[in-house]
Amino acid sequence: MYDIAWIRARIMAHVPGISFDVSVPPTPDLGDFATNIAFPLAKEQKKPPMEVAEHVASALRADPELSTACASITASAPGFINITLRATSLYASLRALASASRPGATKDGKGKTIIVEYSSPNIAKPMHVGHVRSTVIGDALANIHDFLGYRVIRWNYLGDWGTQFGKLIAAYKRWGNPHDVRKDPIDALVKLYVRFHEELTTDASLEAAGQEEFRKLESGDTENKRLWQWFKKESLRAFEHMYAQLGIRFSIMTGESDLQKDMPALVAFLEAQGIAKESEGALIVDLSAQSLPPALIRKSDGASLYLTRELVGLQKRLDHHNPSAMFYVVGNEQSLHFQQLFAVGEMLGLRTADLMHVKYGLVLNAEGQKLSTREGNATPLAEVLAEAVVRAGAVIQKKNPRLSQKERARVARAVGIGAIKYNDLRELRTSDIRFDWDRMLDFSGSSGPYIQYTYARLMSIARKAGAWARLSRLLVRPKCELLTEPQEERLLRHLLHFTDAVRQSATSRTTNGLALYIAELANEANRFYEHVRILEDTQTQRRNARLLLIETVAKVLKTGLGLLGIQTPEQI
RNA sequence: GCCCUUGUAGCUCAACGGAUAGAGCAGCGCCGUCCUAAGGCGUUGAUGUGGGUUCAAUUCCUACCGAGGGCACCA
Repeated sequence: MYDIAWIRARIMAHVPGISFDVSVPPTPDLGDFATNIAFPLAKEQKKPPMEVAEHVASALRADPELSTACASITASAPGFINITLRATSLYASLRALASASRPGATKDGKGKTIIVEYSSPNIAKPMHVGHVRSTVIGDALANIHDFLGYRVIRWNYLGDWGTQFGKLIAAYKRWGNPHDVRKDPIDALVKLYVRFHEELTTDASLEAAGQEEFRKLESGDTENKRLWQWFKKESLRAFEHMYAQLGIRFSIMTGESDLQKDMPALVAFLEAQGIAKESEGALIVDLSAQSLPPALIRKSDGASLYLTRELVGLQKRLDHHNPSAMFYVVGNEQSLHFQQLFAVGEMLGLRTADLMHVKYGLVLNAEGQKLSTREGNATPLAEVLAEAVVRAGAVIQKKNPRLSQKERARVARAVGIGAIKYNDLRELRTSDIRFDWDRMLDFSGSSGPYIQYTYARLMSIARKAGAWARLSRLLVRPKCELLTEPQEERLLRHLLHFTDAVRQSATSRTTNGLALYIAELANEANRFYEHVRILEDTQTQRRNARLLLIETVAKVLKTGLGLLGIQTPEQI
């Protein structure tokens, strides 16, 4: 099978010393793809660029294997070489994808473990639309690496410790009652949390009260520990429900609280090594050499901090799992925290893995401001999911009334959730995004449902072709060489780039490239669908080849959406 | 003030330093005896500003202007 990666490797092996890159995706007028040559060499050789391009093109033509794969290799412009794949290689790659059980999967990451930390919600707060990003992006990145042969640990690191729980306990002791919490735990806890911050504006002593409750919790106070356990249990139940709806599972779910017992040792070590020192009553690590603000390790009242727990967590993960890389899929707002974490980690010799803050932009409200549970302007995630499913259900009812009620509910869930996931994954993760109902639940154009719909249409053809068509294919072999319509060629060319798109996503740890690739594939599939009739094609060899093509495209769409964590119903 | 992110079409977003800057939505004009019109075809329309590096800059550097976030006991 010829693919872009193969061609690239081949060219690189063939013209050593020339730096270049295979860059331009297929454009029908220019051949299948082009390479471009960087110019430093041209300068050294004092040759005009066009001449270098021609020189390289002729060197490539001299390679017999490349000549077999390519119909033409020509210098087309200063710095550019156009390469046109031979049609036979397109057909070869179609056959390879058609017969693969996991089309496009690789073993790139064989023997390597990576940890992806994502979602990581805070106990006692409901998940809101902002949490979609970490959860959905992290899940997709985990899927992608798994597909590329890595051993992937999906880690949900719950925010279940810290001063905020002291505040919550303080609030509960003042205004809470067991009845309300039992009735609607998350709602009751959030109300307490919000009230605490409201009252804080008039009663500054609450701050100290909250800190004191946390200090007590951390030093083992029975009453506080009981309350904390209760709040946590209730919150977890709500989270589980959310993850079930999103179809997301984790390998490991731990909380900050699990790291308590290992903290004193780390703190002692930091002090003994002279890495940490006292300052204003607190224990800090001075990072002025790295041009960073000091990192706080221990509060002046002796209680621990986020960073302390993260350091312990980091150390333990490296010890137990020996990953080659660790991705923290956490919002951009925590950039400083991770800079500090990595800097102190460096001092402790904890950089044995590639540690990466895979940051993403915030979800802002319609006015462009940060969402805040505390201020009550964050739309709860549950509400968004519910609305998405309702809207999807309405469209499906209109579109395909024959679907049974049960089936419709199932499809509506897949489509509604798919719309929300895709909407997020299509965007470059570093940009802030504005929360917009209509945009999030847009089912047309470049959207999750559009791709799901395309899949369903293709599968519908395959179904209608029926069992006898599969039998017929055994008797009359599909003849891929008959796929010569422009729409067929474009679809074939696009199909070829799937693995490349997945690899690109992994390398950049972004999802938008893959999301775009799948949308484009769906696009080409729809063009094909509109222009080429399949079922009434009387030429059996070609008809069977076309069936093979759409089944393969459908398979790649399903695989690709699967990597993004999106389901593909067979009928919509 | 410093740090992170960001500025591309009316709107929401793309574009390993490469060719004529791509999509979707909205607008305008088409396509229904036909495999699911959530579709297809056509069309209008854009790189915040000034320098610099480069054969080549939306991309890199720099200054300015604008937006969001963060910056010692929250996570």
